[in-house]
Amino acid sequence: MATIEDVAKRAGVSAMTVSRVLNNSGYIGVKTREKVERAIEELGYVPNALARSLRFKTTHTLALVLTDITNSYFTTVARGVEDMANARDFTVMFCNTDESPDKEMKYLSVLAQKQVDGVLLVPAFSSPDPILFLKARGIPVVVLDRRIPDVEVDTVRTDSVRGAYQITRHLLDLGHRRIAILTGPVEISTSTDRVAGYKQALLEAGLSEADAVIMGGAYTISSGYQLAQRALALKPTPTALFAGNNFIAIGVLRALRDAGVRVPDEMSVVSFDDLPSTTVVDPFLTVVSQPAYAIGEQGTSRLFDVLAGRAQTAPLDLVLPAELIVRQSSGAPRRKDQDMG
Amino acid sequence: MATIEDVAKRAGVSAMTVSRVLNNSGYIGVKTREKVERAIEELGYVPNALARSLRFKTTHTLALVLTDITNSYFTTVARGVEDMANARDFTVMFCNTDESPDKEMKYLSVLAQKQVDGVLLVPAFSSPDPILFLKARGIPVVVLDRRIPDVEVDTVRTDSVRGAYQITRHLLDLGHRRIAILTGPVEISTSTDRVAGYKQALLEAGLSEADAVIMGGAYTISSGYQLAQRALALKPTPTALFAGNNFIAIGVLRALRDAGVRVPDEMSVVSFDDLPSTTVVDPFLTVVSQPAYAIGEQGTSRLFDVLAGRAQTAPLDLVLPAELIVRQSSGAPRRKDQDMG
DNA sequence: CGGTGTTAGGTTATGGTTAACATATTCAGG
DNA sequence: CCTGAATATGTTAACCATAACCTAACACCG
Repeated sequence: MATIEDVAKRAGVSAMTVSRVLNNSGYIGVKTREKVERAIEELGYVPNALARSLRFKTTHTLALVLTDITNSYFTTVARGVEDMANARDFTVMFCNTDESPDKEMKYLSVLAQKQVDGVLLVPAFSSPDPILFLKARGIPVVVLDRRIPDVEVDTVRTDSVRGAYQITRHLLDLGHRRIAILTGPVEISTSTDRVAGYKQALLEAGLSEADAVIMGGAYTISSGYQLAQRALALKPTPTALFAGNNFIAIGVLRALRDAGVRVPDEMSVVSFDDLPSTTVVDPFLTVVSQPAYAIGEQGTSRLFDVLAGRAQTAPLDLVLPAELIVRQSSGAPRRKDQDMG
Repeated sequence: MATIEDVAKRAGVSAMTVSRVLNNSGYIGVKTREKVERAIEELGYVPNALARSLRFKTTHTLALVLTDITNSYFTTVARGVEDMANARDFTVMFCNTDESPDKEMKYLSVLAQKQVDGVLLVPAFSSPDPILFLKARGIPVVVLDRRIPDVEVDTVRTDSVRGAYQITRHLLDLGHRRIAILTGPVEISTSTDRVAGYKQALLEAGLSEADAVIMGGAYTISSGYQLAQRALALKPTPTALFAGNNFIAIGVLRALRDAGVRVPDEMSVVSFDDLPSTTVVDPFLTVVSQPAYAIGEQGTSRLFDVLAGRAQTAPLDLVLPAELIVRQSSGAPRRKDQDMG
C-alpha cells in the first residue's frame, strides 16, 4: 500500500503538500494539485486511517455487541445500527456473545484496544461490569434491548412491561383465565419485565398471584419446546400460552404440534417478538411486535449525540412502545375449559 | 484512556519496560513486573491497537461486505465468518451494500483506509472492479456466494448449477413438464447458474429449449410476487414454479395464496435457499438448501490461509454442494394438467 | 522602494507502540 | 579480582498523517 510519502516523491513535492491536496486545506498551486492528483491516481493511494486515528483519537468506528446475530430480531436491530452509522460515515464491528459474559468481556477489551468510538451493547447478563469497564476507559455505551440495574447508562429498549400487559390483557379479554407465561432467564430484564406486565394484567382482571403460571427457561427453541411440554402436563391445563420471545414461540408451536394440540382451537398461543415477515408466508401468530429497527437506529443516534457532546447529563432511558398484532393464534377458550371468573 | 507512558510513569520505569511486560518479551525483574502490573491494573490500561497496527501493518480485522444482512441466508454466512474470525482473535466489520455497486465501492475505499487485513465480499454486481481495487492495494479478498467472471479471485460458493439441476430433476421425476423458473437479476451469477442447471435438467429429460420458461426479476419478495402473477397468467399455465431464492419463494407463495391456488395440489413450488429453521414451525417448502454457515467459515478460513502465505498460487474456486430437501410443497401435477411427455 | 498581505510550499513534532540498539548491573568461573 | 556472559532496563527511530510553525516569492499599496 502506497503511503503519502510515496505520493509526495512521485509528484516531486513534500508529504505535507499531498496532505493539503487530500484535505483541501491551505493553498495549493493549480499545477501542483494536478501533479499530486495524478500521483494519487497512479499509485491507487488511499490515506491510512490508522495514522489519522492515532492523531485525532477517533476511529469513526462503532461496535455492536449482541447475543446472536442469527436471531431475526437482532438482525433487524443490527441493520438499524448499520444504516444510521453509515449515514454518518461510520463503520460497525459486530460481535456475538452467545449470552456468555466471558465472551462479552473479551470482546469489550478488544474493542477498547481498537479504540472504537462507541459501543452498542445488548448485555449478556444483568451485571454493571461491562458498563463500568467501558466507562473507566471513556468509551460511550448505549445499552440496547435490556435494562441493567445499579448503573447509570443510556438505554434504548422496548416497553416490555406494557407490551406484556397488553397481550395478556388481550387473552383475558378473550376469556382466558389460566394463562401460562413461558419466558427466558430470570437474569435478563426483558424476561422479568414481561412477567411483571403479565402479572399486572392478571391482577387488574381480578385474578390473584396464585393464578399466575410462570415458567422460566432460556430464549431458545428447545427451551420453548420443553416449557410447553411441562405446561401441557399441568392440571388444570392452561388455555393459553404466552411465549417470552420468538424462539420460545417456535418451540411452543412445535411442542403443541407434536402433542396434537390445535392452535387456537385447543390452545391459544401468543408471543413477544414477531417473526420476520420475510420468512413467513401467512403470519398466524398473535404477537407484540418490537420496533427492532428503531431500537438500533435510536440507540446509534444517541451514541452520536454523546460523541458530539450533545447529550444531556441525565442518562437516557428511551422506552419504545411495542405493538399488539392480533392474528389467528389466539381465540376464545373452549367452553368446557372456561373458568368461572 | 491511559497510555503506555502513563503506566510507565506510575510504575517508575520506561515505556519499553511496560511493553516488555505486556508482551512477555525480553528480561523483566520480578519486582519490576509486579510494579508494572499493578500500574496497569490501577489505570485500567489497555494497549492502543492503532499504534500497534501502524507498526505491524496488520489490524486483526476483517470486513464482510454483503448485500443485506437481513436475508437469513446472509445472516448465517455472517455468523460463520464471525465465528471463524473470532477463533483467530480477529474482529469483523460488516457492511450492507443493498446490491448497489456505488455503496460497495464506497465501503471498499473506507475499508482500505482502515487497513483491514482482508475482505469477504458478496459482490453486488458481476464486475471485476471491486476485486481489482482491492488487489491493487494488496488487500486479500475472498468472494462469497457468487462468481465474478474475467478476474482471478478466490471464491467460495454453492453449486448452483447442480442444485438447480437436482431440484428441477425432482419436479420432472414427479411428472411436471411445464416448470417455470422465477429468478433474480441476470447480472448475478447465482441467477444464471440456477437457470443453467434448470435448462440442463429439462434437456436431459428430453424437453427442448422452447419448454423452458425463464422469468428474471430481483431477489426480493415483491419481485417473487409479481413473477408468480405473470407465471399464473401464462397459457398453458406451468404446473410447477421454481423460485430462485428464499425471498422470491415467499413472494410466490403469497401470490398463490392471494390467487387461491393451492400448493402443492394445484401448483408445486420449490426454492433455492431454505428458510431459517428458527422461524418456521413446520417446514413445508421443498428446497435446495445452501451450506450458508460453511460458506462463511470456509471463505474466512481461506482468507487466513492467504494472510499466512499458506495459499497456493492458483485461485481457489470452492464449490460446496447444495442439499435437496423434499417436503410437502412439491407433488405430482394434477392429471388434467399433465402433458404427454 | 519599503512594507504588508497573499499565496505556495517545506520542516518539525506529535500520536502510542515496539524493534533494534545501547547501557548498566549481577554473577559465575578462572 | 577480573572477564565475559546473562540479566535488566533505557534510548532512539520508525510506522503514517497532519497541525503548527516557518520560509519564500510575489503583488499591490502608499
